[in-house]
Amino acid sequence: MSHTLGVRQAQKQRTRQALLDAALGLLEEQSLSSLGLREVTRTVGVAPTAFYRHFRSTADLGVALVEEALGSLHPTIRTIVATAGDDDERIDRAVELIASHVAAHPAHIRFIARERHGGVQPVREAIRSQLDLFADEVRTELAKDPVSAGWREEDLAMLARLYVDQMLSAASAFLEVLPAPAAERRRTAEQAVRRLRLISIGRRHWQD
Amino acid sequence: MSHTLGVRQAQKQRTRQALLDAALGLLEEQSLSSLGLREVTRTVGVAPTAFYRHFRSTADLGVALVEEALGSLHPTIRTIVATAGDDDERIDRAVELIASHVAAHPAHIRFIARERHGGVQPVREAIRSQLDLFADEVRTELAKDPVSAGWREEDLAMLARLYVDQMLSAASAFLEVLPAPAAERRRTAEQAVRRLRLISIGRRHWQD
DNA sequence: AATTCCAGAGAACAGTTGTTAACTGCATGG
DNA sequence: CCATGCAGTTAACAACTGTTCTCTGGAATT
Repeated sequence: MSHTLGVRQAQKQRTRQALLDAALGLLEEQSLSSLGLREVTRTVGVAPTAFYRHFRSTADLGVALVEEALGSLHPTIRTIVATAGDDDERIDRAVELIASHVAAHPAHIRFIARERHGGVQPVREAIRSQLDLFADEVRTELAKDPVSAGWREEDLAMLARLYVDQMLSAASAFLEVLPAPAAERRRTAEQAVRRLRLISIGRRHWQD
Repeated sequence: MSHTLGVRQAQKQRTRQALLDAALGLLEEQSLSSLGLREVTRTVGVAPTAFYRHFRSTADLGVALVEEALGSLHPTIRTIVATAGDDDERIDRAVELIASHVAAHPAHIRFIARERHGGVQPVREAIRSQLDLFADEVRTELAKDPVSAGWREEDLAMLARLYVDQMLSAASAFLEVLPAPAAERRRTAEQAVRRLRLISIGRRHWQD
C-alpha cells in the first residue's frame, strides 16, 4: 500500500505544492478572482505553461486550496464538540483551540473567509460543501448529548450550523487581531467565549 | 438650502452614478480586487480617463459603494430592534424585512458579503466601520429594553454584535436561495427565525 | 460678451495577461 | 539498453491593463 513515490511523481507533487503555497501567499492581499496564473508561476520560479500540468485554471487551484485548508480539520472539529466536561470548560478549550489554529495557519483561514463569499463559484461551492460536512458532523455529536433529548431534527441542524458559523466567525475575528497586542487578542477571545456561552444557555432552555 | 444643481454638476453626478451601477453589476461575478477601471468605463460607455474625474481608483469606488449599500440602512436597523411587541413577533418581522431588502437590493448585499473579508483593505475597513456603527446603534436600543437591566456593558456589546452578524448572515443566506423555489426560501427564513429565537432565549436566561 | 473652468475624449505608453504550439531532457517500464 | 511518457521550457500571439498628456466643447463666472 505505502508504495514510495517514484522520483518522477515526487518532483511533480513538490512543484504542485510550491504552486499552492505561492498562491496562498499571494492571496493574503488579493482575492482569487484577481490571481493570475503567471503571477503564481513567477513567484515559484517556473514557466507559466508548467501551471497547466497541475491545474486547469486558478479556480481549480482554489478548489485544491479549500481541500488543503479544511480537509484535515474534520477530526479536530469532532473533538471540540465531543470533548466531555463542563459547558464553560468546553467553550474555553474550543476558543483556545481555534485561536491557536488561526495563529498556526493564518493564510488558510484568511483564504476561506475571503472566498466563502468570493467571486469564484466553484470555490464557493467547495467551501460550502465542506462547511455542510462540518455542520453534519457537529449535528451527529450534538445528538449524542443528553441535552439534545427530545429535540426536533431541524432544530438540531440549526444549532449545528450556528456553531460552525460561530467557529468561522471567531477564527476570522482572531485573524483580524493577529498583529494586535495581546490585550486586544484576549478581548477577542472573551467576546467569542461570551457568544458561545449565550448560545449554550439558549440551548439548555430551548425546550421550554 | 435646496439649491438645484447646475446642469454641469447634475451631469457629473449622473455619470458617477452610472459608474457605480456598472461596477455593482460587474461585481456580481467577480471580486473588487479584480475589477478593472476600463471594464467599468466600457460598460458605461465613457472613456477610461473619465473614471479619474470621479474616483482615484477602483478601491475608492468600492468605498463609495459601501456607503451606498449600508449608509441608508441605519434607520431600518434601529426600527427592527426597537419595534415593540412579542419577541417571536419581532423576530418574524425582522426576518421578513431582511428577506425583502435582499430581494430588492441583491447586488448590494452580495457586494457587502463578498468584500467584508475581500482583498481590498480600504473597503474592508469601510464595511467594518459601518458594521461597528450598526452594532453600537443596536446596543443603544437593547439597553432601553428592561430585559437588559443589570447587564454588564461588554455583554450588551457582545449581544449587539451577535445580532448584527446574524442579520448579515441571514441576508447572505437569503441571497444564496434567491433563485431557488419558494419552498426552499421559506426553509431559509425558518432557519433564520430559529437562530434568532435561540439567541433570544439565551438572552432572557443570561443573568442566571 | 468675453473669459475661465472642467467633464470627458483621444491617443499613446510600457506592461501585463491567458493560451497555443513545438521543444527538450530525464525518469520510467519493457 | 532502448523506447516511451511526461514535467517543465521556450517563443510567440492577440488582447488587455492603469496611467500620462494633450485637447475640446460647452457650462459657469465675470
